[in-house]
Amino acid sequence: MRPSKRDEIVHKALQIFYENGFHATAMDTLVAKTGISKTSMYNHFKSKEDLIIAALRLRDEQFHEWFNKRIKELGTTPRSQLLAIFDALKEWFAQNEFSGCMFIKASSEYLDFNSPIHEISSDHKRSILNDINLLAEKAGAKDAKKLSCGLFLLMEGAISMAHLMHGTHSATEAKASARVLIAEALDDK
Amino acid sequence: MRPSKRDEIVHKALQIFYENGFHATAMDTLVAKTGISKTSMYNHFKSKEDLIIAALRLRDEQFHEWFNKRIKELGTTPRSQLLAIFDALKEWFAQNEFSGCMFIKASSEYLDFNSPIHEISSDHKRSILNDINLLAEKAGAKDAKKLSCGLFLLMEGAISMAHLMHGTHSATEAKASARVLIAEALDDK
DNA sequence: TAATTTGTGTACCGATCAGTATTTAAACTA
DNA sequence: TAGTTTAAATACTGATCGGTACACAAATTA
Repeated sequence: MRPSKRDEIVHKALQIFYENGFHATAMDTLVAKTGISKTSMYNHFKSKEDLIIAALRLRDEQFHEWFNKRIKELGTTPRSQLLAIFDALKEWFAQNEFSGCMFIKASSEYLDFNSPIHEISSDHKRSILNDINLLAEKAGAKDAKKLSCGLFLLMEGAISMAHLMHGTHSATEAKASARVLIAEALDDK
Repeated sequence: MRPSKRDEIVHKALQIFYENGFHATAMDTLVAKTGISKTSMYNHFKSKEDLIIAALRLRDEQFHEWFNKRIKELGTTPRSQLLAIFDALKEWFAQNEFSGCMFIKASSEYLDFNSPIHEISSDHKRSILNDINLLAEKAGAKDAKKLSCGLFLLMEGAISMAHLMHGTHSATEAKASARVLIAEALDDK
C-alpha cells in the first residue's frame, strides 16, 4: 500500500469539505476538483463518511499542532501564553480561507449523537480544553478548571462569531474578557 | 390567502430542519413528516431555500421572545438579569429537543457569505448581542460594550459546547466566568 | 348558485446522489 | 522480465434530489 495516495486524498478532501460543507460536497465534486478518480477514492475509503472521518482526524492533528506551536511562539510565560490564545485566533480568523470551526460544522450537519463524526468533534474540543487547562495549571491559577473553561468558552464563542460576522473582531473582544478572567484567577491573593 | 396554512408549513418545517439539518432534510421528507402535500409547499414558497429562510425568521422571533421573557422572569435587577442569561441557557440545554443553535447550524451548511441564510444568521446574533448590551447599560457597567461582548461570547461558546458535549454543564461554567466579568465591570469603583 | 382561489394526490421531470463493475494501463516487486 | 498491486477512465446502477404538470376536490367569495 502506498500511503501517499491516501494522504493526498484526505488532504484535498479536507480542504474541499472545509470550504464547501459535507452534504454540499458530492463525491463527483471531489473527483472533479482533485483530479483523483472515484475508483481510487473508494479503494482507500469504503464510504463518504469514512473519508469525512479521516479528514476530521487530520484536521484535529493539524489544528492541535498549529494551536500549541503558535501559542508558545506568541507567549513566553504560561500566563502570556493563555492570553496569546486569542492572538493566535486572530491570525487564524484573518486568513481568507477561514470559514469557522470544522468540527462545529461537522456536528451541525451530522446531528446524531452516536455518529462517529459527532464523537470525533467532541473529542477534539475536549482535548483543546485540556491543552488550555494544562496552561492554566502551569500559570498557577487558583482554580485552573474554572479559568480554562472560561477561556475555552470565550474561544469557542469567538470562533463561531468570527465565522458568522466575517471578521477578526471577536478575537480582540474575547482577549479583553480573557484578560479579566486571567487577572482574577492569578492576581488575587 | 389563508395565512394559517403557510404558518403551519413554516412551524413544522422549522422543527424538522432543526432536528434533522437542512441538506439532510429533503422536501419529500417534509411532505412525509408533515402530511402537507408538496404542491402546497411550493404554493407558499418558491423554493426550499425560501422555506428555510422563513423558518429562520420564525426561529429568530421565537428565540428573542423566549430569551428576553425568561431573563426578566429569572432576574429582578439588570445585574441579576445579566447572570440569569445563563440560567435561561441551562433550561434550554436541558430540553431533550435541544440540538444547538439553529443559526450556527444554518451558517455551517450555507457557507456563502452573501447567502441570505448567512445574513439572517448574523443579524440574529447581532440583535442578541444588542439585547445583552442594553442590559449591561442598564446595570451601569463602566464599559457596557466590553461586558456585553464578553457575556455574549461566553453564551455562544456555551451553546456550541452544550450541543457538542450533549449536556448542560457549559451553562454552569459560563455562568461562573460571567460572574467574574460582571463583578469586574460593576463592582470596581 | 357560479366563479375563483386554495389544497391534494399522483405521477412525473431531469439532475444528481453514493457507490460499483469493467477494462486497461502503469508502477512497484520478485 | 514476469507477476502483482494500484490507479485510471468510463460507464453504469438504483435511489433520491428539488421542482413541476395536471386533474380534481374543497372551501371561499360574489
